[in-house]
Amino acid sequence: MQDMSEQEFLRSYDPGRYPRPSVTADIVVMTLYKGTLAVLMIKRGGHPEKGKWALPGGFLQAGEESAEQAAYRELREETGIAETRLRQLATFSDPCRDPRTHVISIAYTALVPEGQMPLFTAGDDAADAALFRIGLSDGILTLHRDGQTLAGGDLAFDHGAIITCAVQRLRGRASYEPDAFELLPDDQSFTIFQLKRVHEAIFQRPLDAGNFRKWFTRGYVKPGKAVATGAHSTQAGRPAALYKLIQD
Amino acid sequence: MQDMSEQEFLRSYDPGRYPRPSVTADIVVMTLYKGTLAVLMIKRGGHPEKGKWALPGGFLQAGEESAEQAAYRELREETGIAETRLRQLATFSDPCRDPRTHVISIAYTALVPEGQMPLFTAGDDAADAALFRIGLSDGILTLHRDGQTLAGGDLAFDHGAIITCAVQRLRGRASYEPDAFELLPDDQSFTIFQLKRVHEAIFQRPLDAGNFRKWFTRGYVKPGKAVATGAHSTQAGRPAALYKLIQD
DNA sequence: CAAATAGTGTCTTTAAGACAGTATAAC
DNA sequence: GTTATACTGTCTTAAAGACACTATTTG
Repeated sequence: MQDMSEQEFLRSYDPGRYPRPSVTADIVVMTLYKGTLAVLMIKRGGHPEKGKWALPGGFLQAGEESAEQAAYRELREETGIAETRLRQLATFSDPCRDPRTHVISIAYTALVPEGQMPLFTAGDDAADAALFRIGLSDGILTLHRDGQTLAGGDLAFDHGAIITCAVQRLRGRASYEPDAFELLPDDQSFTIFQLKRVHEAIFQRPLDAGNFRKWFTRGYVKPGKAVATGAHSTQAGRPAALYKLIQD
Repeated sequence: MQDMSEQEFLRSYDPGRYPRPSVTADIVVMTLYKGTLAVLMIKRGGHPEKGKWALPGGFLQAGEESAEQAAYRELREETGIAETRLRQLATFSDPCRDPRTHVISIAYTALVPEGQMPLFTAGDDAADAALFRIGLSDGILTLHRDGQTLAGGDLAFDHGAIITCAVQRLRGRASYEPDAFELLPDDQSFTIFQLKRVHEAIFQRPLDAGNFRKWFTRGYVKPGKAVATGAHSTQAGRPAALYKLIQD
């Protein structure tokens, strides 16, 4: 054994010697829906947790892809979303979180621009897909759609905890990273107040218009991360200057 | 198939239908060594990557334990460290990161108080264990011990990237979370300048004594997160007030 | 005494929040 | 006109950094 070369070792290596867990990539897809932060959930059509709402995601193809690649693939297959940026959130590995066997979930977040969420049903594992508005205060997560409110038992696996984690991360990042711009309908043409509404949805509290303008000007316009296009919006009220985000 | 109950489904579920990756928990154990931030590495005694330096860690026992439990277990088995707090860092899942098979690493960080790192060799997989001082600027990681400097090829797997990630996270957190206190020799009896030296090691730059004192007083003493014990240190120079951290 | 560490205070800049007030559009 | 949104400015407070200065110990 000790005298083997690395090549000999690898030829004789048996990856099945130890029991291995299954690994999934799950994605918390968030968008703005009617002015509030919402998450995409898929109603499970098969066992386990049949009939409960779950995050999009699926099993990683071992040896073929990374968890991030699996997340992109599952997102495309289950929701049609292809043009988005995934960020790794955290990994959930409690051996009892899935009743089938030990299933580890590597969770990602995705932000979809307001109004650009494709809401068709797809995938043989998905009977239904829907956006649920997110409420999170004092660590208590609530999900609702129309009159319906999801209780703890309506959510599959530990996906409620994953969503909570994702919203907290988004709130933490939005103050100092340009994540919120990904929720704008168009980050190449937006007004300061559109951006303010996005931040209000993320933090679930009203922001002062003048102070928000200062924050945006200081942090984005002055350092050249965003510039006024010269065009103006035409809506109710005085026309607003349109800005575009500069891609790095 | 469609008419099965969940119990029937679970009885018939075969977890071996799809290939699964192996999963390890690896731990970036950091401490202060001679005034600089250092990381605990173990020289691999067996294939693969034999002779290279690797992070402590090992395979998760599927179905038996979470990744965090595996990290605690491996840390205790390989280094004897039992009393520490692990924080999940990130998951590394490139299918080629390990030459054996697809091995996913769920990485954790641990902070060990200065002078309390047990440095005996242990474990049948570990031929040697050592502390390497960390240098990280402009995203370039350097590890050195005495005269020795580790080059990229001396590190096993992608453990260099994991360490880089851990140091960046520690630097990001140290300004607003009490992580640095875990590196003090004793968080129940320390001087402000001991804490300053810890922060200087983390950020690898000198800090202003007066300003640091203000930062500590504002952020910890005033809100009651740390209190003066009344005792004073006796060393070279004027005796310094000793503080203790209030455990939440 | 020098050297070393401990501790205070001052000045400036920057950021954020509360809030008043003016500007320009649709109706 | 009202309503709605756009935009500017003022005041206060807090935090951070540069830096000068004083205090108390050892040797």
